[in-house]
Amino acid sequence: MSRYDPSAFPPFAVTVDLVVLTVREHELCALLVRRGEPPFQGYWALPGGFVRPDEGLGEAASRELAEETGLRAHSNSTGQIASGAHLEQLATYGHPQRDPRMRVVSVAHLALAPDLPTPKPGGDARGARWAPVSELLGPEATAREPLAFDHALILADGVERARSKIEYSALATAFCAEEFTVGELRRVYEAVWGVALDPRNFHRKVTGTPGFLVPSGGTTTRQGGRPAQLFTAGGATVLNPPMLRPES
Amino acid sequence: MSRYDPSAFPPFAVTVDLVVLTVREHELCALLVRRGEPPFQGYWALPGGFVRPDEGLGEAASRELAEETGLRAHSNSTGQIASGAHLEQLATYGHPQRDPRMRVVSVAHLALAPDLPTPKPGGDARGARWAPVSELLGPEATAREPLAFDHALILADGVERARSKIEYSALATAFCAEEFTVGELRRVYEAVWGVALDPRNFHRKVTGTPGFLVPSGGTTTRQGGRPAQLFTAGGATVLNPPMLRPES
DNA sequence: GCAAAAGTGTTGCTGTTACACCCATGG
DNA sequence: CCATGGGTGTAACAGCAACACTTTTGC
Repeated sequence: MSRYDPSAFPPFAVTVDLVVLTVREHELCALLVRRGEPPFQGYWALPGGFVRPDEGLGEAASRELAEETGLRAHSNSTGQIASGAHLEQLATYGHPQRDPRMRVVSVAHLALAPDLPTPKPGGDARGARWAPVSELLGPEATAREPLAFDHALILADGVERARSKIEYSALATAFCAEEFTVGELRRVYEAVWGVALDPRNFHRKVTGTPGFLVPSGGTTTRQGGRPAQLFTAGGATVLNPPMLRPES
Repeated sequence: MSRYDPSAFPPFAVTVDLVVLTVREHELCALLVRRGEPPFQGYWALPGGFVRPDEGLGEAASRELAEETGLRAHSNSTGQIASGAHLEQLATYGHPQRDPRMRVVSVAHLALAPDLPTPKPGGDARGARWAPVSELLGPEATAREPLAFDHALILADGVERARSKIEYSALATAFCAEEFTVGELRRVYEAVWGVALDPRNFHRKVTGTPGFLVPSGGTTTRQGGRPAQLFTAGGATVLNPPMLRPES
C-alpha cells in the first residue's frame, strides 16, 4: 500500500479544545462552556471548535481563546507569553469513539491566564463559567456532573501539566497581572499545587533565581501589611534551580 | 455557526510519524526510511503512515513501529514500556502547507528502543537506516541532507524530549536490553546527553534511587574488567531525586 | 604483573528547611 | 498599640562533585 494516496485517505475532522486555567480566590479554576446541541446537550465542556482549512493548530487555539475570553495569546513552537496569556499545545486525543457521530481528532491546548474581571466570560449565547478544578476532578466529582466527551481526561492532563511546569519554568507569572508581588506569586503556587509554602523561604528563592523577576520600582499595600515590592516577569523561561514542590 | 456540523466539516488527513531513538556505539541514533514517491522522493524521512478509520492514535503508532522494527510496544495514556520499547505521544504538527498536496495533520510519537541487531531494519522494500542525530540536527547538517517535510523539526523535538525525560524518569532503561549493568546504563546517559559522567558517583546515585534498578542476581564481564552486577528495570517511572545533567 | 572496569569512603560545597527576628503599613 | 503581611539572618541538615582508594576479572 502506498504511504500517501491523495485520492483515498481516510477523512477525519480536526478540532482544538482548550484547557484554560486561572487562579481565583486561592483556587485553581478551569473555563467551561455549556453545550447547546447534542450530543451531551446541556453538559459542561471545554471550549473548542473546528480547525479551519487554512489555519495552523496554534492559530486555531489562539482564535478560540480570543473568542471565549478576549485574551490575545501567541502560540509559537516554544509556547511564549504575550498580551497576558500563555498558550501551548497539550496533547492530541483521537480515540475512534470519542465523538459518537464521526471520527474527530482533537488537538488540546493549555492556556494559563490571569484572573479575569468577568465572572461569566464568553462572547456568545452559551453559558460559561469558571469552575474550581477540585470540583471537576476525582471520582466523586466526575460522577456527580461529568464533562462532555473525554474532556475530564483532557482537563486532568492539562492540570497535571500546569502543576509540573511551574516547577521548572517561570510560567506561574502567566497567572498574575503584569505587575505583582512575591506574595501574590506565592499564592499562585499554593493554589495550583494545593499546598502551603513558607513565605520567607519562597521570597528568598524567587528573588534569588536569575531572570525570574525584575523589580518594577513601585510598591503596593493591596494585600495589607507592610508595602510589598512590585515585580514583572523576567525573560527567563526555565528556572535554575527549580521550585520544589513539598512532600516529594 | 454550529460548533459541530457533521455534514460539512473541513476534511483532514491524519497520520502518525515516529521518532525512533536508540543508542548505537555510544551515539544517539534515529531511524530513517527513504521515500519512494514524490513529494520529497529519495529524501530520508521519519517512518509513519495514515491512521486507519477504526484505530486510535497510539494503536496506529504501535502498528507502524512494529512494521518498521518488529518491536512490540504498548502505548497507553501514561506511556508505558512493554516488550522492549517505550512509546509515547510527542506532539502534533499541522501547519497548513506542511504537505504540498493536501491538509495533513501528523501526530508524532516518540519511541525509545534498545540497540537492535539488524543494521538495516525495516521489513519492506524501501531503504532504512539508523542515523546519528548529531549528523541530522544543527544548521550545517540540515543543509547538507535535509529530511522530508518538517521531519527535522519533529526529530529535534523528539530528541529534546528524550534528553529531558531521562533526567526525571527511569526511561533510560528503555535503551538497554532486559538485563544490563550500571556501566551500560551510564553510557546511555552519556550518549543521549553528549557528556561524560563520573562512573563512581553515577553508580552510587542509580543504585541508591529506590525502584530504579533491581539486581537480577547474575554478573557479566562483557565490558571487560571486574565482573559487574546485572540489573533489570525497577517499577519506578519517576526518579526521586532526579538525575542531574551537568553544566546546568 | 598490568590494564580495565566495578565499586566504596571521605571531604568540601551548595542549596534547602525551619524558625527567630525585624520592618512598615492600616486601623 | 496591635494585627498583618513583607523581608533578612542563621543554624542544622541533605545531596552532590571531586577524587583517593580498593576489588576482581582478562590477558
